[in-house]
Amino acid sequence: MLRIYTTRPDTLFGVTYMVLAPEHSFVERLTTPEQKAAVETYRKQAALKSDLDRTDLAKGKTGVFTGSYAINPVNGEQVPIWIADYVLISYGTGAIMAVPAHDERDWEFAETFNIPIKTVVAPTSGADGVDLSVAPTTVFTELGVAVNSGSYNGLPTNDFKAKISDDLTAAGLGKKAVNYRLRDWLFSRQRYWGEPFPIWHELDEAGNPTGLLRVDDEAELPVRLPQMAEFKPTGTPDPMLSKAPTEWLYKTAADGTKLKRETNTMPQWAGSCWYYIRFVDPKNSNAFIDPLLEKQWLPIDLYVGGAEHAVLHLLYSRFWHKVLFDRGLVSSAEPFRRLINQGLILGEVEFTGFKTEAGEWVSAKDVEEVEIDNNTVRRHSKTKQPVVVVKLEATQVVKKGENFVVPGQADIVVDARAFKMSKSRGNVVNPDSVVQQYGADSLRLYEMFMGPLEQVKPWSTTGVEGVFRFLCRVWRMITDEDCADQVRLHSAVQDAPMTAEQEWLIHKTIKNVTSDIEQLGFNRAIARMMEFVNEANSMSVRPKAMLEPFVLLLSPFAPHIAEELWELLGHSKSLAYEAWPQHDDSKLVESEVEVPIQVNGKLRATVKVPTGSEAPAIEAAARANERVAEHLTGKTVVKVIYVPGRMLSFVVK
RNA sequence: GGCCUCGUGGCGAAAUAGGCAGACGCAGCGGACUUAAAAUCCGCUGGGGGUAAUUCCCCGUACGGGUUCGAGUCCCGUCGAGGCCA
Repeated sequence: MLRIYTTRPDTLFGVTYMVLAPEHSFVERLTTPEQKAAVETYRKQAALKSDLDRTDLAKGKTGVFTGSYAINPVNGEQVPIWIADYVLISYGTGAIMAVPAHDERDWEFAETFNIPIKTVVAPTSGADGVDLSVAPTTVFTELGVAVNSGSYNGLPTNDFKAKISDDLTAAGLGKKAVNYRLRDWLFSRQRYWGEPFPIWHELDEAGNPTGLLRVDDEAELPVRLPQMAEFKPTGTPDPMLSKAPTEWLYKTAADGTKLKRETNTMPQWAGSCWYYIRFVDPKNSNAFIDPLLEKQWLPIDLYVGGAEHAVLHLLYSRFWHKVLFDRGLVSSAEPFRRLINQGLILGEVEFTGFKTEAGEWVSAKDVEEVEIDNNTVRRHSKTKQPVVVVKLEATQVVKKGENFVVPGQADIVVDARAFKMSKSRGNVVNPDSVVQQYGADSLRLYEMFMGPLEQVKPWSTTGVEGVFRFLCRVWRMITDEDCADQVRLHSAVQDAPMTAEQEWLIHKTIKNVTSDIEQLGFNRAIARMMEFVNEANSMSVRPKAMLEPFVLLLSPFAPHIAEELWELLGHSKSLAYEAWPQHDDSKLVESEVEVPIQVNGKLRATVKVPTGSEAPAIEAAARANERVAEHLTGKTVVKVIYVPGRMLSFVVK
């Protein structure tokens, strides 16, 4: 009996052959003497391919007939048994029933080897019109209605699945099962750079693995990578470590058994997926983490990572952490409280126009990209004439409606977009050169100022200049730039007490920057600091009491310049030890507030009223306003809506 | 194909819980300083219209509907872009 796993039991009547993975244990038993040579050759070839080669990349289908036949339990039909490498031993049972009419891979295989194709599912719309006497001309993988399936004819696919599952269970021929597959199919890699597994394979007299495994003693851990001179791929699926020096690769156990090391290595996630635990207590040689420190610092509050990266890293981190939690070694089931996928930073925006070879403009809307002989070719979608790419500067294009166009030719659309940075495109911005030209503070500040953390955004070097100029203004706000060789405080910076406006400004800034940081709105926090500096720079007296909290606010964004300024303001210790500034709500109270006045939802005026005014007083002030009165004359006020501190609205008819 | 995210000025963006759309920065224009340029400083800068002038009027957040006194924000649909997965 051959066991198979299928998600389409409704197609059992359409089985015209079976396939075993070349490694399947039944292959030897099922191969007839005439087919033995062909089968063995094929198994050797298949062994040289990786799982990936055998599935995703496989263009043509290969296989060999074993010479044996199987009996289909639903209808007693005999079908040939083949071996083929498109069936993987690692998935399901390593054997499949093949239904070429309703599975693409089976279809390709059957076409290649002239195996019959039998329709058993018809599209719902054309169930009556299917001619079952001729072979179908295309594969049909959708759901439909059963045909050619004995007593099940006419059943919709899903009903059929349920019914035949029950029937097979009752007859003892099968059972319903849900199979789960880990997205990352193997916890091993064939690369050199990775942690070796502390695993040994037992060998028999002839040097072949017996299938039994042993593990390294704890005293022998960690297993270190061997020194190797040659790092070229082996040319077979065998990992690089299979060519390691024999003294590393083999040993004889105390009981005389010959052992060979596992030669796969762990994926990079294996090591990095628990570093956050070790970081808490990196020098501990007794335990991987002190339980008290673990409770104090973990779990991690915020995990920031790119979406692709985070898929596997999170998978393993959470898996590892769960294992440690189940064994009582950490106190939280999950390692991270919150996940943020930061947005990709793209290259600068590029404008691309297209011209015919004769030099005439072609609109980007009329350009299509096609693959010819593995080359990407751009051509006119109607005339099929090839077009050439013309790189344009921002000054060479104009905005027209939704598109950018060539000046004076409104119908010639120019492609405008930013691309993922890549060496081949040549749009890579090297952070080192940005640091060299503008400084690390500017780079850091710009990246935070670009926009929301999670959003994709294009790089702009002029934008870096903008934040660089801001830092220059901060510098000149506090230092006297006239004596360049000896930096000292600006004469406007004094030990004077703050005015009420200055107190209002700094407390407002502290409040806004703090809440923006808490919401990870770094771009907004920086905008608030820019507003502060724009104000402060026009003051002839700038009290230290106003500047010091500002420098502390700036420090997480531009730590280097902030430390310098902190020292200039008369401090000998790093600002890293200072407490975060606190705002005082009492300094933010104003004597008058402006209240917007709406009529039927449209803003018509703003009125100034004393702080704390109640609705009737504000309504009276609003009615007294000339413009509001204008919009109320001749109308009936149906309702007055007052949102405290927000606005007052008249609903009129 | 499935799931998810996002469409706001010339550009990056802001708008707390449905309540003044465009803060802040870039680019651009005008001016001051300068023999000149750079740097810096000041002013203007969504579109259209009006006024001697203003705190004036109309339109405007991809498109089409809806809910609401009021919608960039909520609901339904369409189109477009991007990401992840297959």
